[in-house]
Amino acid sequence: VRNTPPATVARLPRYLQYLDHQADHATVSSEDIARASGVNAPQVRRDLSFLGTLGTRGVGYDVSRLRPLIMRALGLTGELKVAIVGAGNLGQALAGYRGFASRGFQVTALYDSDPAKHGLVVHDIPIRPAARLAADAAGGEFAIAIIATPAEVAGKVAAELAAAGVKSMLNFAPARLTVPAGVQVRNVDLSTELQILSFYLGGTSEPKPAEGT
Amino acid sequence: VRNTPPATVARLPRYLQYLDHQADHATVSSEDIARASGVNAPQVRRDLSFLGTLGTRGVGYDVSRLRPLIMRALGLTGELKVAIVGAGNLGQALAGYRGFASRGFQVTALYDSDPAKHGLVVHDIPIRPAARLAADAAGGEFAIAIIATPAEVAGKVAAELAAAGVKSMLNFAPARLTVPAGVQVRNVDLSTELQILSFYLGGTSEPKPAEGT
DNA sequence: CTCTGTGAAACACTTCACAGCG
DNA sequence: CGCTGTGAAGTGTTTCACAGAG
Repeated sequence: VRNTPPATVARLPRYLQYLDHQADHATVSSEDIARASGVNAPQVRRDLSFLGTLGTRGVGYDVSRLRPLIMRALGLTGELKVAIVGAGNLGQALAGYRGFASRGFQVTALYDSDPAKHGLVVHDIPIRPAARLAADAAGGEFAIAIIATPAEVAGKVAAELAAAGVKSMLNFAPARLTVPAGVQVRNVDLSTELQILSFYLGGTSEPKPAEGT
Repeated sequence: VRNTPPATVARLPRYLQYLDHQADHATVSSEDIARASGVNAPQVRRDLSFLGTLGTRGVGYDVSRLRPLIMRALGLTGELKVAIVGAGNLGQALAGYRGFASRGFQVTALYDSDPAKHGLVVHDIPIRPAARLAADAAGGEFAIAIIATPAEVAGKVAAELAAAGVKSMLNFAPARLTVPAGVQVRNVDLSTELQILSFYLGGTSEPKPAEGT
């Protein structure tokens, strides 16, 4: 299950999201999943086949069986601890995002360099000094870091986190982070997204559907 | 230039971002762009070749020539007007994002259904009643909408915008929006991103680099 | 001699079509 | 009979290797 193609991995969360809205005892067809996820049915079947033989021919997939299987495939076993670096507008907005807990992510702390913010609690999450970042990371306080700092310091933060052993980062700063091999960085760049939209806005061609990835 | 592959379009903003940090009179090689953008040099050359013959063999690419060419290819001519729907934590954080103006995007308004917020000004951007959304959209007040509402109403908002003629949306709500053909929606879903990171966290394989897209 | 631009090969991903299980 | 699972075909994307311009 480790040789799952990246394109498939990127779609699994969408299938999971659909399954979350289905009753546990229900049975769903590849067509059902496909319609809800914006892909086509053969694609769904192919994707799921990478995880093994999960469905029943002539019937479909058991939600109660499929859901845990996808979760395990994604490594969503137990709570994953997440830290948010940067307690500005964006960092605080992310701290208030309700989708975390419901999907097994636990936000342990916000980090900020501004002493005036230290000790404050935002959406039940404490703001800590940025100086503690490396120590907390090395101590295993979190596995994933969300970078919501200004672009100027994002690279520095990423390097610090990587040195402290953090393997996964989600970067919101408009900057390319260069990290050692083995560290996963996913960039969410607003400007990039808007510029891509801009391209298809002017066009008369049939663009490919796209993803936040 | 209209048959530019989606994969190439998704990379052009990265090249542009690098060029923005270079002096206007400078010359850059495909290798320079590649290193800064996290791709390899032949890829950069292939991508740029879709826009025409832009470089000088043996020398490289003129920043002053390449930059406007990429911008034109992306449709970044003049100011693009953007509206943000939902003036909650996230909507207000997005309204304060400094990367907009510097890249030719102008945020015209925030829309919210809460009357208590109407008339307020956040980061110089006025908050308007959600009821005005369709009329403003149809009146051409903005070309792109950013959806930062709760998931429950995101679908409704998207349908309303699509009916009013909005062709491009960036969706931050954790929901699949189903829109008519011809409307571009890009989803930025935090849970999805974290779940993908989670997969690679557990893995021992060499994952493909990824993108906010 | 350097660095672009591009055929051609390799690879990855998607779609099709259907055999086969329940 | 319906829907899964999957070979095989088709399409899109990346990489290679090098001809050729400056």
